[in-house]
Amino acid sequence: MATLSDLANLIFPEITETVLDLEKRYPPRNLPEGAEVTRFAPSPTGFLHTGSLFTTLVAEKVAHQSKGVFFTRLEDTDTKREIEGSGKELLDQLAVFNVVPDEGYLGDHEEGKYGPYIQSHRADIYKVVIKDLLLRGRAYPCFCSQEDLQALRKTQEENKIIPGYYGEYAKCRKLSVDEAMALIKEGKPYVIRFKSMGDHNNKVEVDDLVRGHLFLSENDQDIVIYKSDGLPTYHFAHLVDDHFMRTTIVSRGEEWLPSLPIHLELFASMGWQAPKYAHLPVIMKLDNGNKRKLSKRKDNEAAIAYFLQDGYPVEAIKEYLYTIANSNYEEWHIENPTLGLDDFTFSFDKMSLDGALFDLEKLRNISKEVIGKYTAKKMLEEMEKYTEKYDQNFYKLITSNEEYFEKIMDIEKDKHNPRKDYVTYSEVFDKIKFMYEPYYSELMESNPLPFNPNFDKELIKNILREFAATLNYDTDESTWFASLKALGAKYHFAENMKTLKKNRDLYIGQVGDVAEMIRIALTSSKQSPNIYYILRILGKEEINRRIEKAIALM
RNA sequence: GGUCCUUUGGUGGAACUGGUUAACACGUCUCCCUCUCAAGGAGAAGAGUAGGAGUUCGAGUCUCCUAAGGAUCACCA
Repeated sequence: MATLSDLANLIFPEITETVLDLEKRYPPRNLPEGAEVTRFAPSPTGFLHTGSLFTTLVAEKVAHQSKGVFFTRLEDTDTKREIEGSGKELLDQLAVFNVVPDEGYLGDHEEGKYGPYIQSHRADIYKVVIKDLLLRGRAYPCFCSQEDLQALRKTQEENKIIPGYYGEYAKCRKLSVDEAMALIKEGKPYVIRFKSMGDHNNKVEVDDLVRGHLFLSENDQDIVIYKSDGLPTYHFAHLVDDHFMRTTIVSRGEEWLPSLPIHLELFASMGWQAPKYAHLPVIMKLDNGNKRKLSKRKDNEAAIAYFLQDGYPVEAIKEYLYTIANSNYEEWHIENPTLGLDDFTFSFDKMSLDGALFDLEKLRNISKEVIGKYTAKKMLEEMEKYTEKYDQNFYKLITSNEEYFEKIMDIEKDKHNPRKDYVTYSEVFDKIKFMYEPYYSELMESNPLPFNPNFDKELIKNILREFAATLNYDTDESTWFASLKALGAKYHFAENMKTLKKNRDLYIGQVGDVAEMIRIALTSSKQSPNIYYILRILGKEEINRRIEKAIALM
């Protein structure tokens, strides 16, 4: 009669290493007390999802604030869904967010002593553990076809019993070693299943870092751990990798919560201590009045690249994600305006339990604050980076005269409440293109100039001419503005609204009306930043040219 | 359908072991400042904590029931 050992050797004849060998090869990490080891373990099936960035930010933060290790691992065991090159792309995008792994899969190479960090390169490691399970009768080959399984499921559903491959329904579990070996020798395709000893009527108490004590039903499913293509399933890879990579905290989306009992039984079956788990809420969106998970297919905000393309600063996106990660972040940030994300201490128990709705308004607000704080020099750098990638025309404009662009960005930056004009980088061009030719001419010519019809055109022209003739902005702002008032006074404009209201019959308008005329001539619009600063940037010659143009167009 | 998770204004959410008018931020509205706009300042509206019952002098906080929303039930992760 054949033994389990015969079976194990038939399946994995080439595997001679033991679990103990692996333990020696991947010894416990030598880290200070309390240091946590976390990871980002994406599968290369597409772009960086907003939800993944969220969990990754948390994982990285937890590792680094505890002086631990944050590593990356590529979970490429699903060969069918794999998208060529997306592994590298994922890592590149992470780098955009300044999330730098200490070790692991880095896109084009790997670093660290706990590798390989690409699951498809770890086949032998998985086999060692499966062989061990086989030897101890905790795993067995299963020859059931897809059709067999479907039929099983169907009858189970019809009879209203829990569907799945478990207990008495686990047909291949009952095969003798001889029978199994005979089938393998025949060349019948098979997978390897874990033999569960659990009972779903029993509850296990588990501790989740964000959810606290949880009572879950024991796993009783004989899940597949080794697929017919020779690669492990997620569950099994998680067991092996996170054990040998010495992960201490697994943070992942809450969609994994239901499979936690599987993972716990897997760890127990090897006599290994399971890591701590943190099941994070998923980010939702409101769709026809219903909350639902952000969907890769339907929602463009699911792709983090979407926000980058729209020109939200990386810092703003991170900060927004932090506000949903930790409810006390915002308060902390208000109290510590000079400190950055790195100084904040994240804690799992300040995390809310249900999925936050993605709030674009909030992101916009944060983004406006973040951009508002940037210096003109920083804006120049950021805008060059952004436009080089997404707006070549504007990029050329900026780089053709960096000093000029920087001056525009510097408008009223030094005031105690600096301007907050821009929510995203993509808005900048539209707001300042009047400072550039040919856009200024285009703006002036494409629509009738919005001068106030209450004022006679000749009057406006006269004022503009005199303004140009007496132009002097080489003073401080208030002196300049006083001269504008004086100019207005000559044409019967009050020096402010109050004076006008008091003596309606003495005046035809007030200084604001004069300012509006100049503003329109210079920018084509009734709205723009402070005229004084625009004058100083444009310079005399250009101002004269613009005034001429406006007059000609009237 | 089974199982599990969750539930405080429009949104994110605070509220220590149950204790008086349920924070704060975003958004909305009003007013002020102002050469317009963006800001900034002041203020207002908006929930009685999913619903119900119970325990208690007292409940968002404890118990039970109901409801709703979500997640998950693959040789995908």
